[in-house]
Amino acid sequence: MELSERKKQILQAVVDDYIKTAEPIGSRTIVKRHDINLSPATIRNEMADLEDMGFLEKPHTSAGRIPSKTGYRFYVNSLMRKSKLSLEETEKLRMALEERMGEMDALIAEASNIVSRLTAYTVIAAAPRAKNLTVKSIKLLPLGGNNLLLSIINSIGIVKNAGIELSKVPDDNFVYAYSKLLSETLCGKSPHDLSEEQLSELQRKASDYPEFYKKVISYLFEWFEQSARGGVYADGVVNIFNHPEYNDIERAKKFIGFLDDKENIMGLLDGGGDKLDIKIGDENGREELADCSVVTANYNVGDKMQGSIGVLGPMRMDYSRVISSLEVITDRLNFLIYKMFFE
Amino acid sequence: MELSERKKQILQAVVDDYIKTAEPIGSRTIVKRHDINLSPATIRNEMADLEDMGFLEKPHTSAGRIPSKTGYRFYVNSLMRKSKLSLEETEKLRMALEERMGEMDALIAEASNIVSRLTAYTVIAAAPRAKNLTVKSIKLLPLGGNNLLLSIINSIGIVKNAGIELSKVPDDNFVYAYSKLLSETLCGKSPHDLSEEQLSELQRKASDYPEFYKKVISYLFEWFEQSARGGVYADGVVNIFNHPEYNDIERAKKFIGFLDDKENIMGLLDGGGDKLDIKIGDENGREELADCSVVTANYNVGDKMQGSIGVLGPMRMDYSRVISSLEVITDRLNFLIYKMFFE
DNA sequence: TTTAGCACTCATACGCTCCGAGTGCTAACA
DNA sequence: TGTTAGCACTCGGAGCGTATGAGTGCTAAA
Repeated sequence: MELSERKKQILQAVVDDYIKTAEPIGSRTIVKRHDINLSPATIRNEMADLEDMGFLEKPHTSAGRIPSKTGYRFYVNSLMRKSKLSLEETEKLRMALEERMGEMDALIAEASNIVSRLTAYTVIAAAPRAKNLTVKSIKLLPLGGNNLLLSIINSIGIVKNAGIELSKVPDDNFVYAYSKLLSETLCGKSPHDLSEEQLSELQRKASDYPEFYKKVISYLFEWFEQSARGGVYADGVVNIFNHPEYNDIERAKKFIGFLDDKENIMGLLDGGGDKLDIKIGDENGREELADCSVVTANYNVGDKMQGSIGVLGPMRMDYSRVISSLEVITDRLNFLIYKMFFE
Repeated sequence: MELSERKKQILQAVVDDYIKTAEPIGSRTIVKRHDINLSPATIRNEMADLEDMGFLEKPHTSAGRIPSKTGYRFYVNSLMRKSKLSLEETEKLRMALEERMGEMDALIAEASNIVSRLTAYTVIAAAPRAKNLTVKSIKLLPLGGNNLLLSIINSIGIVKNAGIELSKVPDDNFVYAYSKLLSETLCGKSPHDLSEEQLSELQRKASDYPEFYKKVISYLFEWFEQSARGGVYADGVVNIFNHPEYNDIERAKKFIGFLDDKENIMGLLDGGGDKLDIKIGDENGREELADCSVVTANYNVGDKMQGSIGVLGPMRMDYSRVISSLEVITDRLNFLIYKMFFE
């Protein structure tokens, strides 16, 4: 599927204009706005081709064209000119961020806020959370009475001691033995790495004490979940109203409703690979966000933890500006967090 | 301003119905829905009186009546029947909350979530923050090179050590002397309690080292601000769309925009006195929320810290249900947090 | 004091027409 | 063969007048 130079030029014109105006682009508009030495009729022919090829679509017969999902994708992959933030903007960003040094939460909240003001879209972010968290040490201690102490240390050194109350506590020898078993099975692994067999082995060994098994294991899983996930932020939610496609209450409602659930935000941010990730339209896999695009980027704390920040906006978002904003901010976050931790 | 029994009855009917339907209530509707042995015409006369007295108003000539701000206020103060959550509801609430024990953030997030589902309004909450935080100890230590260590302990025992880098560090003797001065001036007080004179005295004494003065003092203030304010939560933001008065994009935008700024949320929650507080309409003092009501309640952690939770909804909110939900949840939070800290 | 009756008001929904931007197609042109 | 002008056609949206119905205030009778 090769596009002629001229077709590329026209596609680019349509996407650029549509990003700015949110109105379908007609053939005459293109001739007027970009200096192309062709008549509207020719543009029309080319646009009809582009439509056949799947890059453009018509909202209805007598309107102009708008980019299709494939169109945006092609634009992002091959056509887009990278924009750079102005010197003044980067300088401001640096200073604002620097002021929040020292407190991780505040730093990330500020970063979200900066990006949301810079791009005028909604920003979501997740505080650094452990990558590949494993158990370093796990111990069970009978505390006397109906109580047990479960003590876990994870690979980044966070210690958790939890008192567990049971209606019937196994005898001390069993507890010690089971503690050893847990330690052997789990050390160096995350609870989620356990195989079916290992789990049922653990259950079998404790078959005389089902309540004991249930509480210990569920606590273990729960705490790993918990400590693996940091806070979640959203900023500039109101920005969604600046885009005419969201003047529709129903859509706005879906959007806000989605963001109301922190799990959803986490899910969106979790997706991406190691660096910048662009999901156009339904590529994000959420029915509620089918006409949104999501650009996410990650930043790191050492090599053990990773945080994410992402921009959420209409499909016709200004990808180029969003991308460069995210690049600058994650650079800066990497730098500042490194300083915070290792200096 | 005494209301006859009959007027009270009619006012109550209007408020009750309007809370449910969000439609102006006409005289016939009242006769139909509440068994009152009067004709619509009589009701009309009474309603005209109530309007003259300021309890009701008309959106336009040929519509029914809706309660005015004063009408709601009277309703809340004298007419409202307290509702109770069902046994089943309280039981569920207890269980859900119990599961989040152990982590303050999760506990409060869960509480917000519960209330927002219970009432179908937007809920805002603030994690416990110190009441009347003061300085217990403050010390300055020269670290050699261009560095100083500022060490503060506040009245609830949180310690903060901050390295301060200066382009020119005063000599050690000065630092020790100034450290003593700071300690004498500040101990037992919050930085905000300092009088103008005390501040300028501090500044005068350090007049040879303006950078030193500025950094130390601003750090001190900043940290006190920071440690005095916990996280802020919002849940059920999407609920605002369930109320027909917010089918207007402009209003929804104002509402969401307001919630986008955590300072705003904090401000709303800060207002109330010691227990339950009801602000109807513009009583909350925010132009953006002039047609909203806010009900806030506080919960305590010992006697040193206080958190708040509040419900934000249209003026015609179901006050009775909101109040009882908040009562139950703050009771429960008080209990659980006490357990968390002191058991 | 209460009620029935009646004229009046006004927001809303509906149907109608008009307008303009944009298209596709055809035929002429370079 | 690629480009352009011309033209008929489509369709969404704005503007407008009318009908509808819920609700009111007033008056006069019960």
